[in-house]
Parts: sequence; C-alpha cells; structure tokens
Amino acid sequence: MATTIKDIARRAGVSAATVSKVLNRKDAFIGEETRNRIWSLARELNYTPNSIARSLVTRRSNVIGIVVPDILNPYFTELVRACDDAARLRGYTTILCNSDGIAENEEAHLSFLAGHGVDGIVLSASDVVPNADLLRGLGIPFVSMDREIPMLDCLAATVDTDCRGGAFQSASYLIGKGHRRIAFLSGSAESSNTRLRLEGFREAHRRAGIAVDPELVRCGEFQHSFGHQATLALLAGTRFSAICCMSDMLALGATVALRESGLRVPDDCAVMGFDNIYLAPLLDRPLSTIDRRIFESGRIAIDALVDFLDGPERQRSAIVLETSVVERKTA
Amino acid sequence: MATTIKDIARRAGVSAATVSKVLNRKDAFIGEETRNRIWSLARELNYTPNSIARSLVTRRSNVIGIVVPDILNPYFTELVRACDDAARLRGYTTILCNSDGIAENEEAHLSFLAGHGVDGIVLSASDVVPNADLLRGLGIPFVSMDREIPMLDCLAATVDTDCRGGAFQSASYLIGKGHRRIAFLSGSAESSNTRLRLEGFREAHRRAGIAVDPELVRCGEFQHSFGHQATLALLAGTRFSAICCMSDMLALGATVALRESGLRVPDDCAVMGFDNIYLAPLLDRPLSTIDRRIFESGRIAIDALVDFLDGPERQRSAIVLETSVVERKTA
DNA sequence: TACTCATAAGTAAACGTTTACCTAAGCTGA
DNA sequence: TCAGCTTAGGTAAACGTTTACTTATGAGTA
Repeated sequence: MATTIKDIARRAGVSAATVSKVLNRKDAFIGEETRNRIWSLARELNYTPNSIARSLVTRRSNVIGIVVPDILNPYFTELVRACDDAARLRGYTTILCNSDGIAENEEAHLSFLAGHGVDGIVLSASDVVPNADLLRGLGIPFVSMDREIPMLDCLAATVDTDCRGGAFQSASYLIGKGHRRIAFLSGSAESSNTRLRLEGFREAHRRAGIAVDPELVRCGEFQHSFGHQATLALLAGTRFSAICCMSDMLALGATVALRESGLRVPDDCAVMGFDNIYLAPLLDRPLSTIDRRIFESGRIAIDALVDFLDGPERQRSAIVLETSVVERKTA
Repeated sequence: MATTIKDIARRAGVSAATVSKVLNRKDAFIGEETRNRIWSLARELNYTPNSIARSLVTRRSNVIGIVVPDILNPYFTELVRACDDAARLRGYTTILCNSDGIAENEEAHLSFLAGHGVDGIVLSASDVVPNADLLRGLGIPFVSMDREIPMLDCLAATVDTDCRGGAFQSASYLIGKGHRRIAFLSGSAESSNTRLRLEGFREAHRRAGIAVDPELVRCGEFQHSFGHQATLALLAGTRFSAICCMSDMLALGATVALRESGLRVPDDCAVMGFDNIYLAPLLDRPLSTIDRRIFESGRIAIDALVDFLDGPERQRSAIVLETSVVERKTA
C-alpha cells in the first residue's frame, strides 16, 4: 500500500489540504514547523504522488501521446527519442503508439490516448489521413508532422520537412555529378508526400534540361524491401547511373540489390538516401543522403505543442524544416 | 468536454451505476430496453471511458512500463516493439522510458511509473543494478531481463539470454572456420553480462586447446563507436583473423574500422555479431551473428508478467533463452 | 392474504488529489 | 475597544468511475 497524502496528514496532525499545499509549494501561509514536519514525513514514508488522482482533478496529466507508424523504422525511432527528450525537458512524459500505418489502429490509439487523458498528441507521418471528426471530437491539442491534415481548432502546429526541396536537392546533386538517367524510389504514389518529392525531382531535371523517363520512377513504400525489389526490377528493364531514394531504408535496400547484381556503389551506380538516420554514417559504406534534422524536428514539434498547451494565447504555428545534402560515400 | 457516464445516465433517465454496469457488461439484471438505450446513447455521444477515473477506483491501469537504456539502440527498439505488441494482445498498453543507463534516471522513471499506476514493469538490461529498496517499496510486479537482480517478492520473472552459451557458440564457430587468434569485443568489464560471455568465449578456446591472448579481449561498451575504436586499437597493436563481437552494433563498428584500414571482410578478417537485430541481414554485407530471439524474448517477458498479474497464484518464473548462430557473409 | 423470489434499478461511498472558500486567533492602530 | 488585517490552517466538494448494498415492483406460491 503506497503512502498517500492522508497518511502524512494523520501522522502530522494536520488536514490533507495542508499537506497538499506544502507538497505543491503553495505554502505561503503554512507555518515553518508544520512545513518541515510534512516534508520529513513525506521523505520518511517515501511518498510518491498518485498522478492518477491528481490528473482526475486537475485535468492535466503532463503526458503527451506520440503516434507513429512503426518504431522499428529508424527514422521514427529517432523521432520518438527526440520527442521524448524534448518532452522530458519541459516536464512532460510521452506514451508511444505504433499504428503500422493502419487507419483503424490509429483511431484506436487516439481514443486510447484520449481516455488516458494525455494533454496533447503528436501525430507523425503516414499516408493515413486521420478522421477529422474523431480528432475534433477528442478536442485534444495535437501537432501534425509531415502529413496532410484538416484544419481544426485543436491543431496546435504543423511541422513539415520541405520534401519538395529535399528531393530537388538530391536530384540536383546527382545531376551535378554528371548523372543523366536517375531512378526515383519513393513511398505510396497516392501520398502528398511522394507527390511533392516527385515534383522536386522533376523540377531539378527541368532546370537542367533533362527529360525524366517515367520508366525510372517507382513508387511503393519507404521500406528496405521495396528498395531492394524495385532496384532489381529497374535493373532488369532499363539502365541508369544513379538512384535517388526517398528514404535511407530504400537506399539501403537499393544498395544491397546493386551489390547482389555485381554492381559497385558508387562507381557503377550512385545512391542517394533521404532522412539521414543515425545509421547512415555508420554503415560499411557510409550513405550519402539528404538531412532532414530529425532530432530537431522532434524537439520543435514538442516545443510547439507544449507552448500551445502552456501558453494561454494558444497560437497555432506552421513550421517547415529545410533540408541539406550530406555527401558521403555512395554518391 | 468529453462525454461522461453521467451524461449518458441523465439522457437515459437512469443512474450512473446502471450505465456503468451496462457498459462493462455486468448487465445481467438490466432490462433489454434500458441496455439498448444506453448503448445507443454511448455511441451517439461518442463516449470514451475515462481510464483515469477508472484506474483510481479499480487500482488497475492495464498499463505496463518498460524501461530500457536507449531506444535508439536497435536491439532495444526491437525489444520494445515486441513488448508493445505482446502487451496489446493481452489487453495492456505500454509506456516507455529511456534511462541512458544512468541509475538516477532509472530510479526517477521507476517512481514516475509507480505514480502513474502501471500494473507492472519490465526492466531491461543495463549495467545498473536497480536499488532493491526502491523496487520493494514500489511493490509493483516486474520482470527483469538480462540483468542481475536481487530476489524480491514483486519479481514476477527473470528472462535471460544464455549469453555464456551464445559467446561459446560464436567463438566455436569461428574456431571451426580455422581461426586461431580471435579478438573479443564486449561491453563494460564489470557487468555480469560481459563476464559470462567472456567465460563462454574462453571455454570454446579451452575445448579447442587454444590459449586466449589477453591482448585480444577489449571491454568497453556495446555501442558502435567502441567497436570502431577498439578495432583500430587492436589493428595497431597485434594481429588476429577474426573478431567476436558481443553486439551487432559493435560488429558494425568493427567492420567499418576494418574497411577503413583496407581490410576485407571476411577474407582478411571475419566478424561475428551478437543479437541478430533486424538490420543485420539488410546490410550491404549481411552480418553473421548470434541470434537471441529478440522478439520472442519480449513476448515471453510480457506473457510472464501478465500471467503473474492476472493469475491469482502468482508464480514466479525463470526463463532462459537459447541462442543460435546465423551464418551470413561476414564470417 | 402474506410470504418469498426474481428482476430491475438506485444509493452512496470510495479511490487520492486539488482548491475555493471558510474560520479562528492574534495583532495593529485609531 | 473594536474593525480590519495577517497568518495558519481546516472543510468540503469535485474529478469520473466502480461496486457493495439497498430498494421497489410484480409474479408465483403456500
């Protein structure tokens, strides 16, 4: 049986309210001696406040929910860690949910988080567009990262990476290196995310006066396996001297496929990634990629959310992060 | 303002208790019509139970806390995902804490989790030996993974990997391939974990009648950077034809160092990992390693914990997982 | 008729806090 | 002397549920 405020009150010969005031440092009108007695009892009895009871009355939990498609994907691992660190710094903790990119899962998680009284939610990229009615019904402030989102009262912020710009940089870099036939690998063709990136990719070609062969663009998912499989398919059907991948995992998959086919990276085929996950520089052949400041984006998202929660004015913010190319060994 | 049970009660013209009974399916003595009215109101008003209030009275939260050193480490990423999946299957959700291997952090997290009323905790490997008094004081059932732990009432289970056996397998495999001078890279020399692995490593040599050169064993941490640095140091001071690493990240670091030094893997030097993280087969040069059934271990830990929580008999279990060698391209 | 019994629902306390408001005592100053 | 302030602390309601216990109604039975 854990110690409660009442136990302390009884032992100290005061009321529970007094104990509460002292422990919460709202003790302007509490006597020196009483105050000390309470603190030392709290220590002695190893008192830990019951956050559940506290949340029930204050309607604040100091918990932020994070929903991502899959923590196993290194990009999300980093994002989650960044959010967790940032949240902790601001006095919040996080609770994580994996949606696997499935709409029903995501909705279930949202309800779960609401029921558990999280103060805010960060909703991270995936192709699923969350049910606006659900979000509105929850009424919990949230920040949206890298996804199309309906405008709602409880939308605290959007933080997006300039994916169009990132893809543009990647393709331009490759073109600058003399490549003329560049393959493009990305996630679902329907997502706005892929659409924007493809625009950036095309724009880079346009500026260089190069036509994009539709045969070279392959959309599917951001996973390793698709990178592997799509590269094999490309290799079988056409020729190209570089692959512009829209995630580092795609790039990893592509690299493996190239090696399996007896091609050397970057001599026979250059590979560019996207994300700059922390593994990228650690690989046997360090990956050239587009940095998207994962850690920073997590921190920014949390800061925006907490500012919204704590600040009375509740201003919405729209942040977009610029990317940059990181030259390593694969392109 | 979210819908509460009272809102439904008022609209349905019944008491809150009745609504609670219906919604919790303890409605043996509730009229058919009342029941229907309540359910349809719940749907219509989009009722989500307030878990906080519920937990306060039931003293059950259906939440399990997980504390790991660092989610960024792929081994823990997988473990956490495995635990989360397993927990969800059994009606629990998880809440994650990163301790960074720092004792104070871990203790703070433990208190936090207790205050938030988690039903159980899984405490995963790190060299920090948790404060027994703290654990006992919390009184929350926990399972300990891969760490030395004092025996306590609230210890629900221990799940350990047979690290001694794993190291033995790894070294034996390498010896079987003809290697005679094998370097050994592991984490902190003080941890029981490393001690056991070193024993296994030595045992394999003993059986083969090979002496272990102390110069070849290097302990530090399980991270990539140590693998890199230690390999460079080894290369500068002695010779060897294989490296037996006690984590896949160490192996990755070692591989990079070897390549930087112009050595080919496995021709000039073989490398064995340990863990079999999901990245291992996906690398440009798929990593040979020791599989430790990460996913399974997470599931087992959660199952043991939940069995302990749900079962009235509360039997403690001690599980040890066997390892196996996975032959790929680096050894 | 008067009892029991099943059915259907209500009452109220409890979980551990926080907080708005109240009280009581002592002191100050005119 | 007494209104009014300051200081120290108490009272009780509230947060949204759950649950043990109680009540009311009608039907069946002796």
